[in-house]
Amino acid sequence: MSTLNKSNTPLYTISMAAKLVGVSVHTIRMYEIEGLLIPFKKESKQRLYSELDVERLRCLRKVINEERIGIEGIRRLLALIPCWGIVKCLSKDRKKCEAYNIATKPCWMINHKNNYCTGRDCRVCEVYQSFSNCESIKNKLKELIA
Amino acid sequence: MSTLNKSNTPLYTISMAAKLVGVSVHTIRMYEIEGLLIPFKKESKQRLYSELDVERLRCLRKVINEERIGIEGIRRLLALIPCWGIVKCLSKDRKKCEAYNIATKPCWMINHKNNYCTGRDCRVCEVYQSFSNCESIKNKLKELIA
DNA sequence: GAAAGTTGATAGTGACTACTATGAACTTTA
DNA sequence: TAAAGTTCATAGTAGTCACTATCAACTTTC
Repeated sequence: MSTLNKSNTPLYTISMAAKLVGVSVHTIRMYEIEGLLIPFKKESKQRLYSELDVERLRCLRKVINEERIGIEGIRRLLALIPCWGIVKCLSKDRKKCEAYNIATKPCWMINHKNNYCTGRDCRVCEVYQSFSNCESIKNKLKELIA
Repeated sequence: MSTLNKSNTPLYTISMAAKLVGVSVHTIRMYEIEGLLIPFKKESKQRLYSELDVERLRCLRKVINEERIGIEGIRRLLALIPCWGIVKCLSKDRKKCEAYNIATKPCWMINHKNNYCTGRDCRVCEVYQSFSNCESIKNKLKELIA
């Protein structure tokens, strides 16, 4: 269950990841389109998944199927991760930042123009990593709010 | 749309509120059981609803039916409201506080024993009021996280 | 004291969600 | 270069979600 000893090195093809998690390939791609997951991509556009990604997929599956939160609900939860408090972007940039101003999509679903996040890889960003396991969003808030 | 000029005085019976919002009486009671709403209650146990409650009901209906977030998803979103940062309870009390430690229910669904919230009326608490209109949870986080 | 309204429970339903299956075109790898 | 694997799109489906309808018992209010 611990994510500490899980590697983030891209290892598995999508079909392998699907087998490990017990879902169809299409389902994994759907999660990606819905903004719940960012796979590593080779130059050939082939997706690769790490141990951490597999853990994340298991978490998503659990939350969607057992805990009965819909995909839209999960997206809204992810959208509440306070990215501005994590990456410490400039407060003057925030006013123009779409991710800061909407609450419907997580920041990594948004194209960042002319701000701190431009050109950064969301896959390895701490904001995205805040949801590597299942209980983590509120914990992040606890860190940030005294 | 503004909640500033909406009164929080209990005015409407449940059937009146249902008519105003356009749902059945049963639906309003369901939202209450699900923890999405706290109505005023007379000594006779009769529920009464304010303008603010009606606004909140409209918001719930919109979020559930148009934006397609399920009730469970909404509950999880409400559970992320950082109550500890709003009511400023003692940090030594937080460790034992169920509301602080779980992320599945909003704090007002939890029975508060031996802490800052014991005996306080959640209906008028600022934590509960953080979701009087539709865009407010993230705004609350923005206030609290620099 | 009767009408109107509320509570609480059960049964039933239309719509939608998350998912699988399938297939064609393309790319990588042995 | 052939086999294996991947991408992308469409069609179809089991299960469920949010809701309404209905009914009996109780309470409030005029």
